[in-house]
Amino acid sequence: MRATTELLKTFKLFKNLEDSELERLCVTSSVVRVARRGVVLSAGSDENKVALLFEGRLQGVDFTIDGREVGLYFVEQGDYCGELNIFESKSQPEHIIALNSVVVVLINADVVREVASRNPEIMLELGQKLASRIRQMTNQRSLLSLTNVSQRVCNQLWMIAEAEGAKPLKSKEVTGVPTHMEFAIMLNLSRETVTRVFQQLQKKQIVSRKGPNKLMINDLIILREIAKGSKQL
Amino acid sequence: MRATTELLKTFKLFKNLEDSELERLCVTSSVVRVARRGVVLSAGSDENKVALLFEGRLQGVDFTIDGREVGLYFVEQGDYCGELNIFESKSQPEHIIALNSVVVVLINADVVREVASRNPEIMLELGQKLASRIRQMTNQRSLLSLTNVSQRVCNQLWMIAEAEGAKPLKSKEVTGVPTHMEFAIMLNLSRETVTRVFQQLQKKQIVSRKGPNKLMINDLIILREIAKGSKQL
DNA sequence: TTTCACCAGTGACCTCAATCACATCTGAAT
DNA sequence: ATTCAGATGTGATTGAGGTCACTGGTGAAA
Repeated sequence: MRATTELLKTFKLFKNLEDSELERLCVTSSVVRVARRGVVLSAGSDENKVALLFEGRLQGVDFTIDGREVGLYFVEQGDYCGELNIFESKSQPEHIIALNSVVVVLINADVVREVASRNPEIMLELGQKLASRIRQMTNQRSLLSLTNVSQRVCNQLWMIAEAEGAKPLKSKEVTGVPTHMEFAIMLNLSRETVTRVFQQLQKKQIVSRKGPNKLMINDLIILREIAKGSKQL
Repeated sequence: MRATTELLKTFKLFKNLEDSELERLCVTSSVVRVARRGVVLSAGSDENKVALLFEGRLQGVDFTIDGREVGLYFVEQGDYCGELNIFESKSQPEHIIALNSVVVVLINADVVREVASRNPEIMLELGQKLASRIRQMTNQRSLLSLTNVSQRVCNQLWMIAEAEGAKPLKSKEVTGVPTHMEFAIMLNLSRETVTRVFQQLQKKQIVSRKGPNKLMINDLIILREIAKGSKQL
C-alpha cells in the first residue's frame, strides 16, 4: 500500500515539505507491516530504501565473520533508518529488524536524495541525522569498554527509558523492552549474564517485570547511580 | 599560520572549489603542527573546528565514565575529522589525538557549513564522509564481538595496512604503526594481550618489527586468513 | 652522558563472564 | 486442552584475558 501525503507529514523530517514533493515521495513508497523478528531492511541489499518507522521499535544489527549477532542501535517511533543509502549507492551495511510488530513506510532512497537536493532544509536535516547516529554509536562504543557489567546493562536500560521520554521522575513504566538477548548483543554480553543482572535489579526492587515486553522501573535515581558507577549493584 | 588556497586544494574535499570560496576558508584557517600525543581537537570544546590532516595520523578517542580510554577510529593523511561540527552546533564529542608529529589545517566549522551550503557538491561530499564514518564504526563495532582475540588484532592490523594502500602483495612495510596501547583501546583489550598476540605473530614470522613505529608484514595472506578466522594463530 | 619517559616484553595469579545443560514459564496457534 | 516456540531463570564448570609487578630497551631532552 502506498503512503499518503498525510502519513508522511507525521514525520518530522517531512513536516515542512510542499505537497508536490510529498506526492513524489508517495509514488515510490509502500506502507508495510512487519511482524516481530521480521527483516525490514536486509544487509547487502541494493534496493536502497529508507525506512520511516510509524509504529514499534527497530534494531540495527550486524554479524561478525563468525556469525555472531551484533546489536548496533535502536530506532524509535517517528524516527527513520537506512539514511546511508541516500548518500552512498553502496549496499545497505546492516540488517534492520523489527523488535515487535511494526508499521514502516519504505521509500526509494534515490527519490529521497532527489527531493533533498531541491530542499536544503531536508538535506541539512539528513546531515544532522547522520551526525546524531555517529554520536549515538560513539556513545554505545564507550559503553562496551565499561568493565562493570551491571553498569553496562543499567546504562542501556536508562537510554531506552530516556528514549521513551523519561521525565525526572522516580519511576517509569517502559513498554516494548528488548529481550535479554537483544540487550546482550548490544552490550557484548551473553544472554545469561543479562538475565543475572536483571535478577539482581529485581531482587533489589529497582525494576519489576510487568508481563512480557513491559518493565516497571521503580527507582530511576538508583538506576542512574548504578549506570554512572557511583553506586554498586 | 594561515593556509593558502594551494594547500586547501590538495584536499580532495576542496579540489573543485572556486578560488573565491577557498579564500573565505583560508581567512579563518590555521596551519598547526602538533606533536605526538598532542590534542588536535578537544572533546567538549565549543570551538567547532574541522581538522584537515596534511601529514601524519590521528586517532579519535573517547573516555568511559570510569576514565578508561576508548579508541574510536583512525584518520589518515588527506582525510579530515570534526565533520560533526558542520552539521550540529553541539560540542565536539570525542578527542582527536595525534599519533605522531602531524600537520593539520584547522578551519572554523561554521565557515565550512556556509561554503557547503552554497556548493552542493561539497555538501554531498560531507554527507558521504559521515556515511563512510558510520560504515567504519559499524565495522569496528563488529570486530569487538569477535571472541578470538588474535582475530581482532589481525583484522585491525590488516585495516591499517589497507589504509596505507596494501596491494595484493605478499609482504608490506607499514610505517607509523600504532603502539600496542593504541591497538588495545581500539579493540577493547589490555595492552599486555596485544603484546602477546604480536609476540606470536613474530614467532611465526608473519610480522617483524623494524624499529619503532615500523612493522614489516611478511605474509599478508596468512594475516588475512587469521583475520577471517579460516586459520588459527 | 645521564636522565627520564615511554614502549615492549613476560610470568604469576585470579577474577568473572562465557558456556553448557538444564528447568520453567508464557502466549499463541492448532 | 495440547503443543510448541521463544523467553527467562539457574547451577556448575572453566579458561581466557585482566591485572599486577616487574625487566629491559630506546630515543629525546637536559
